[in-house]
Amino acid sequence: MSAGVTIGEAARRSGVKVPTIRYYEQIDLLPAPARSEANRRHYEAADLRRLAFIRHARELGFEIEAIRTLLTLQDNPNQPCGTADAIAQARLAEVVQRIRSLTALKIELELMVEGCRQGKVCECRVIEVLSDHDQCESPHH
Amino acid sequence: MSAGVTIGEAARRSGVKVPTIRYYEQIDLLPAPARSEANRRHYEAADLRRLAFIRHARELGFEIEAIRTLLTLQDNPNQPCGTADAIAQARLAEVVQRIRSLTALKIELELMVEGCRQGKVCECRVIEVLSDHDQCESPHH
DNA sequence: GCTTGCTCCTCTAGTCACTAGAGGATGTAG
DNA sequence: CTACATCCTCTAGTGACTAGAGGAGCAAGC
Repeated sequence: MSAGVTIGEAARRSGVKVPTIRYYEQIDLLPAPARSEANRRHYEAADLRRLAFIRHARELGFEIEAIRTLLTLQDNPNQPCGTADAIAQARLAEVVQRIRSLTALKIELELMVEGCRQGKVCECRVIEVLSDHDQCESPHH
Repeated sequence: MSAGVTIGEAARRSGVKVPTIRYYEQIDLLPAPARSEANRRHYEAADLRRLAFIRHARELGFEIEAIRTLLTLQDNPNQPCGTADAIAQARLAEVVQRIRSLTALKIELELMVEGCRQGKVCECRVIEVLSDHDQCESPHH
């Protein structure tokens, strides 16, 4: 019989910080674990798996509410997985869009930085471009 | 002598929403404008330029504090522009990094979505990959 | 036993950049 | 004169944590 690990150990193993673990418990994303006599949380393997799942999903940029849904799906594996797929696809669309706009933005910033001759502010391209959107390559950001 | 425009008109011209304009005033990013007899704000051309500058910088992802610095520089154009350049370069580096990690993420999501055969949750790649980071292409997100 | 220092507990408040809503005054068009 | 839009101030909420206060427990070394 394993006694489970402390919150600090769970944090080390999952890569989720201690206060964040407590926060996840508070918002009912993670079930409240058993407590020791001295009122300390201790986590079992199932909790650690759930925590790893959450962390991985957060790294992939899923919002907490999306993760809540995904966890519910995981807990009820007998249903069709259309919902999980839809969530992942929506996230993929967001990411693609975000990459597009960041790439446009990168071009603007590169032009700015290149144009700056390290002179005085009054002739600085950075300030100038920021003042006047018409100087941008792509007008759509 | 122009009487200036209302906050609604300023919002329309700058693309910054009315409550956001008031918020910028509150945090001293935008100077408090003159008021009409009925206590309404009215904005002059200089205010509108400043607002456009702020909006453009926000679109490019600069933080409020960075914009505050950039505005101070703009107000004192006789200084060397190294600071403005440094801010833009830092932002550029962030953007490059963000694009890199989003691209890695896009690959994971595509694999997930492709792998999902629209069956039941118990055989869904989306859930499975989220549960087990080792199944990812790049372990570094 | 005693001290030192780490980890744990709860609770509240702060972060960023807004956004929403209440409750009321003023302006404008028909 | 009556809608209705716009304006005002103020407070509180958002998401996903993060920081800090104030206190208790535990393990190791002396």
